[in-house]
Amino acid sequence: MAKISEKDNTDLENRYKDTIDLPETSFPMRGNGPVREPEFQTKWKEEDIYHKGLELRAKEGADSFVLHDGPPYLSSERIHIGTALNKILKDIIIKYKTQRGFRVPYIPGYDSHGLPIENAVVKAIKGGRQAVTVPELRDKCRDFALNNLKGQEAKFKRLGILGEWDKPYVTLDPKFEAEQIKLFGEMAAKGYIYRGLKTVYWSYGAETALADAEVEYNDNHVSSAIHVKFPITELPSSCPQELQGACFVIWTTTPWTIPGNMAICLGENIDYIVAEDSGEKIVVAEALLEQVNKASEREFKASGSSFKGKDLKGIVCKHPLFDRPSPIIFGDHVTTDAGTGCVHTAPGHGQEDFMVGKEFGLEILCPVDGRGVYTSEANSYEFKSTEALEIAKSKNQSLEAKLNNLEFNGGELNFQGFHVIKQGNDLLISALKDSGALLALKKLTHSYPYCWRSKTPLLYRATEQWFASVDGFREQALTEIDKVNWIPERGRNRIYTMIQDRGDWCISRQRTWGVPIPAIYDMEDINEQGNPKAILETEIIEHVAKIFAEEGSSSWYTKPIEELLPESFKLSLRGAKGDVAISERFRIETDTMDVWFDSGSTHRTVVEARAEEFGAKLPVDLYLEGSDQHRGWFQSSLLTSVACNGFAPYQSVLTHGFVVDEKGHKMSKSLGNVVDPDDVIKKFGADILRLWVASVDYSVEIKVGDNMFKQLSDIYRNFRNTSRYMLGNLHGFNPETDKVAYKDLWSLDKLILHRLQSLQEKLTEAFDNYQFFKYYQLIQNFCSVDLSAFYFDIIKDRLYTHGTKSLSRRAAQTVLAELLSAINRLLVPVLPHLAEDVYSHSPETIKASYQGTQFFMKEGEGSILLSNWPEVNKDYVNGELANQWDKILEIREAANKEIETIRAEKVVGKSLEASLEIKAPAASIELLKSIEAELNAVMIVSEVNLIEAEKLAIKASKFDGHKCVRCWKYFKEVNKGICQTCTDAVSS
RNA sequence: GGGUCUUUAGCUCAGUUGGUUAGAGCGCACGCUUGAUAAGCGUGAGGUCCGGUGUUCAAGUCACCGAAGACCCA
Repeated sequence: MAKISEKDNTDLENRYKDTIDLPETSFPMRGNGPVREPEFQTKWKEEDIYHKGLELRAKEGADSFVLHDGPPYLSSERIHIGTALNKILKDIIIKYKTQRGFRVPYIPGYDSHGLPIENAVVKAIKGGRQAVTVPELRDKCRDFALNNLKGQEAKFKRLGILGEWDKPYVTLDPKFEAEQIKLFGEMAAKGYIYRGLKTVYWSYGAETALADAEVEYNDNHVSSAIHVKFPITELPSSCPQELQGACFVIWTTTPWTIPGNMAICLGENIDYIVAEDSGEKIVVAEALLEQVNKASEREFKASGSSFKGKDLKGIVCKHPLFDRPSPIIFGDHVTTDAGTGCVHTAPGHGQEDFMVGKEFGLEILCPVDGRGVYTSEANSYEFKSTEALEIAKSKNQSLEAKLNNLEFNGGELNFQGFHVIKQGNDLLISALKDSGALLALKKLTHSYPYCWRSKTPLLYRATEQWFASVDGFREQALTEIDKVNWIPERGRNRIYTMIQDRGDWCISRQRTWGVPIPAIYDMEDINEQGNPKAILETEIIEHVAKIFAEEGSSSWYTKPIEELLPESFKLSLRGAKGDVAISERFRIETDTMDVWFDSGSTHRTVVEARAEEFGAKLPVDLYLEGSDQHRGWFQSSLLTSVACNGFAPYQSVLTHGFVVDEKGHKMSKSLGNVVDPDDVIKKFGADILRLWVASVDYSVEIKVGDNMFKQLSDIYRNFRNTSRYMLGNLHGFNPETDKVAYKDLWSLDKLILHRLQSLQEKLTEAFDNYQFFKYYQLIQNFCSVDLSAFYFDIIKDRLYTHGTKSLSRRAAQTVLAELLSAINRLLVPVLPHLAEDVYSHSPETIKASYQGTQFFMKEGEGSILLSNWPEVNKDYVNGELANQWDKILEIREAANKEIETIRAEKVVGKSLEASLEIKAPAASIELLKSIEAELNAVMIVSEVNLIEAEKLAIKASKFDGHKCVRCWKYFKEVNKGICQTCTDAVSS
């Protein structure tokens, strides 16, 4: 046969072009998520897919799976990338569990009360807090919160999350508030709520006590560290008499607390020593004498031997400024790490001081008010000269202004009215200098607690607060912790030790924007401290709850107290004291509850209160939040639940780490490394953000950055093109009539069906264990390696050239239909928009073949989100076949290398131009012969010669023959330019 | 300062009870293809397993010390 010229060849090719079956689909190659995702979301909303899903499962009598949403705080209308991660994780689980046949309600929640919102609102009020009434301020806070809710809701919806968006839970909801105070009442009735004097962190900037969680530490705080001498005034005969005339030296970094000094605390087993310099005698811990000398630039020399702290019992010193005793006491918290071993003890200004003060019966003096200003109890000091004061004035303008204002020029000065931080430190230092008690003064940079909102240093203040007594149910809580499945396991230890070591829970806040503590005070019943008696009674709370449920908790501040009290209570008063003027005798508590109590009560206020919707009882299946919530929501929820119900509100708790930048550093505005989920969505779409969530191991820190999104986009495109290939080649395929029986499939086809089952099995396991990154790795590998680079590449020949209705083409399509149906559904939890896109472009005949329940499969309706998770088809599992193929694929890989060699030598271009000679041991040859009919296709070459040999040796060469212009394979002979198979295909 | 944890290729992840030459996908480089075409295929190059010391015949894996980072606490 004569050689066919290039031109003739092209002509022939064009003639046969119409006879091949090329892919055909309207499914776009590019996702264009930023634009198209909202369209799918609109469809989901219009068709109410969320409720349809619930109905569907309800009809099936399905079990519920309840993931109870932790409420994000409504401080902003924007969301943080960490919040996006959290919500996406939840949604992935919800979508997966729904597919697995559970009824999965999702009620999103919002945390609306508290200091940050109140501060933000006050900041925006002209004239500040004083310019508005309490109800006005609360209304503004409410508006602010609800406005942010709208913003956050839109962001969450844009992530592709389905849920009860029209009926979320919000902590400011009147019914929520009513349930919350009832829960509080229940705890009170059980005796877990008490009012007590305690030192709490106090922010003078925000004028409130702070929860531990609200405290920040500033590592660069500069303090004036002072050494102060306390002269001994009483020395019992049982003590070493060499102490006669000596001074104890204390060290403190908070000079302003000196007016609160009530004692000096020593360690019983610490060694103390008397040291002398220029006739001056001091007592300090032996181990710290050198440091004292260094700080004071003196040379105190130890005189005599040391003695234990316990030998100094009974000694009394004099306060360095006031005519007041400061006795020696003892505590375990005293160390010789720093200071002098003699601890300045102001029970009104420190946690340990408070404890030890109570133990030794000291007065809990706290001469500082809420603004951080000394009260009248702070005492006065008579300056001997103005010298020290002048120095202080020159360094502290605020102090100077204050003193000038007082027109103080020496003599007695009352500390009342001075701000402890702004003026007190310098004022006290000057007074101590003046009295001669100051031994040393140094600047010290160290870590110091700060207020998270007002960024001011915190004080310790002894105040009256409401507490939940954790002691009352600690053991029960610890027992319950061990019944919970903590994921990862270390979460158990984290919360266990926290609960074990924590103190009582201070639940009162001196703020306006929160749920009021429903207590009242009897102004005619005054206690020892001069405070009116607090009344906390179930009947009052029940009554108030009814009012709150109807009118919201602001009614606490707007209604006259008569209306807040139930008739029964008023009647009981009448019985005792006759008719009384209630409004004169009683006052409402103005403190609000810690917001952690709000969110910590959602098991009652949401899960139980909306039990019908959830269709499940406590404990719920899952709580899922960031690891910081071990101290926050997990804990507050556990405490209230154990206190009232006796068990934990959750069966499982899943925690994720924090999102950090690509280098592993935390995000901050100042570093400029903040990733805004909005930007990601605008640039890449929500599916890419979701894919990011699925791709990382969220149990530790989670990195995020542009490089990652670029990579994720590549993977996404791979999924998309894989789907597009399947859709294109299933054009015109109707499983009902065209499906090929398993026995008639090619061996290769069976292999892929087997691998698909194996993939499904692994993905199911990954999801059941919440290990989404495994899903990401596995499905990516499958699409890229098994399908794109292998199966799809091989079956092109069959699909395009074997004839539309040929058995071999139908066999490949049968497998493609299985693959599409499965992969489409496997994409749902992570990439719902892509999955919906694929589904909406699927031929109706294919859609109908999907497993699962589609009760609205009418044209243009229905959603892939309502499909079932693909089940493993045991008929497709064929381990033996898979093992055989493993060996075949090893040979294929070796063959590819040989072809690459001759390709590099420009002998061949595409592999179809090549012929393979495979020499291999008998077993391998037998194996290859078992698939002889498909061997050329599998290797994507035009000829394979098998030769038995001892060792594997493959040779690739150019096939010497003619190219079939239709199927592009090479043959010894072609007829009219095409091969025999093509001739048959064309004729049929 | 204390508690809990992390650190393996440019990125995301694997690496069984310590056991040959530490794997995968993506990305990258080079080539092929132009019948998945703003696609697809092949081949290849990438690693002081955070550092140090030790235990051991043998350490990415075990122990100790340290570094960097994260969360929580003080």
